[in-house]
Amino acid sequence: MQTKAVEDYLKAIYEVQEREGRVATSALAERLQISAASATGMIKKLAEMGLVSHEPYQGVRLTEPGRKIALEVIRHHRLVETYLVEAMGLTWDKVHDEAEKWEHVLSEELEDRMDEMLGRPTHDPHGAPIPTREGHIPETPRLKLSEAVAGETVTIAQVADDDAAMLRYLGERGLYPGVAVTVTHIEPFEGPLTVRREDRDISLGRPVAECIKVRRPGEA
Amino acid sequence: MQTKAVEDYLKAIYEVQEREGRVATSALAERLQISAASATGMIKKLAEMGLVSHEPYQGVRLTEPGRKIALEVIRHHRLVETYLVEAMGLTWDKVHDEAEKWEHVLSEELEDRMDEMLGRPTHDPHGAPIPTREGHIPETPRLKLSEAVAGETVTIAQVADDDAAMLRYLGERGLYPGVAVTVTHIEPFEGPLTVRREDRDISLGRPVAECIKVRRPGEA
DNA sequence: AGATAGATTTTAGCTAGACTAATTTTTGAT
DNA sequence: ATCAAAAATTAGTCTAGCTAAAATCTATCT
Repeated sequence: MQTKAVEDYLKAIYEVQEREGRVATSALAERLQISAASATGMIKKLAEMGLVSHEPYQGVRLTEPGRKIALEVIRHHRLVETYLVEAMGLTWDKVHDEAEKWEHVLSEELEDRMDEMLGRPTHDPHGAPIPTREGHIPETPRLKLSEAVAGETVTIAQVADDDAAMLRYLGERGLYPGVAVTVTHIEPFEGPLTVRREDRDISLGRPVAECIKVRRPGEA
Repeated sequence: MQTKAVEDYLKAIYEVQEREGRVATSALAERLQISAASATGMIKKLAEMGLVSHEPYQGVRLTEPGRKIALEVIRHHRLVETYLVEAMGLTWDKVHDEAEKWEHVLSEELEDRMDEMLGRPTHDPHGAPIPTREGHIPETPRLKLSEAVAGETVTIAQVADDDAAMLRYLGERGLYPGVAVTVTHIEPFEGPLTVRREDRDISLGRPVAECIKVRRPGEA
């Protein structure tokens, strides 16, 4: 059986793997807000099911079947987010929590119907790529806004979808995927940075800038 | 906590109560496809939570809070069914299974958005009334098609939503809520009956006729 | 190499929700 | 009124999750 819990774990493992390369038990537990013991227990079961490989004390990796399932759940999540914004008119700060629940109950048929109604979108409202049904997801070069250098102009590609307050904050300032900004100043030592968008300067704290992925001119 | 299981039990209790008046433990177990012992166990918990009252050996009844929750779940179910048909173009035989899953994950906000998009519908695609948010549901006189007498003309009010094959069967013959039919013949002894719709005679087995609720001329 | 901090795993025990088998209560038929 | 059948309950078990606390391993620093 493929329970909600299994799906949540695989999704979380995929996301941690993307972000940090290695997936430590503790990182997974932190991510899922559960104890490390629970994580270890489930990791064992996932390994028995052949969905992850696990070297004790060395962390965990998705197998190909596990990756397939993770990407399917992520596809559901991002399609639902897109649907809620495009077809139902919700604001982008509210759709993550809904999608967390819907992703587990979406049939393949309805998934396809949504996809079709939306015109086979490639990205969700936060700029995250939507995996194909076959489990393909584009590899595109991205850097964090906080890694940009002063003076360069970059285009916002993606923002974190799970912090509603931050999404409202960004929305109020017109910082959406597709918007170009020029980095006018960066404070050293984890300090804030300033970007210019259409003649207005906007100061952003470092943690916010960490949540924004951008692309350089000419990049896909 | 209000789990999926609790919601499913309350909904089932409500539906059995509607159909049969008394809710026997065995009827509930049958309805939910679980053992009678499991039903007894959960009934105890529901009673502790104050959602049902339980006289051992006498069956179970929803309390007012329990009824409120049951009607909320049913409202979700029927709104989702309506949404899937009206807004997403699914056929009426496919929506029950989806709604069984969605009813448990629908937020109040999204419920209201759906309701609004659909123009505050009062009935779902199968003709079942949609409870209001306050837990109100209309009391309307209905009889089973199998209880009609030969010669009378009745209007189809509602059909069972949980048998996909039967819904396709009825759909193919144009038997939807709102359609008027004349009962031309009824076989005794649980036999089939014949209805006439727009100059065509349609023969229906007794079990099918049991699943169709009709209203007499002049009734709401 | 040894010490030790931090990560990981193990152990023990809890809860929800299901099950079977055995028992008790109610009902219905003679 | 009795007694068998049906219905409901109790008792005990199972699995999937979880937590907290204890034990163990790894890696790093001197």
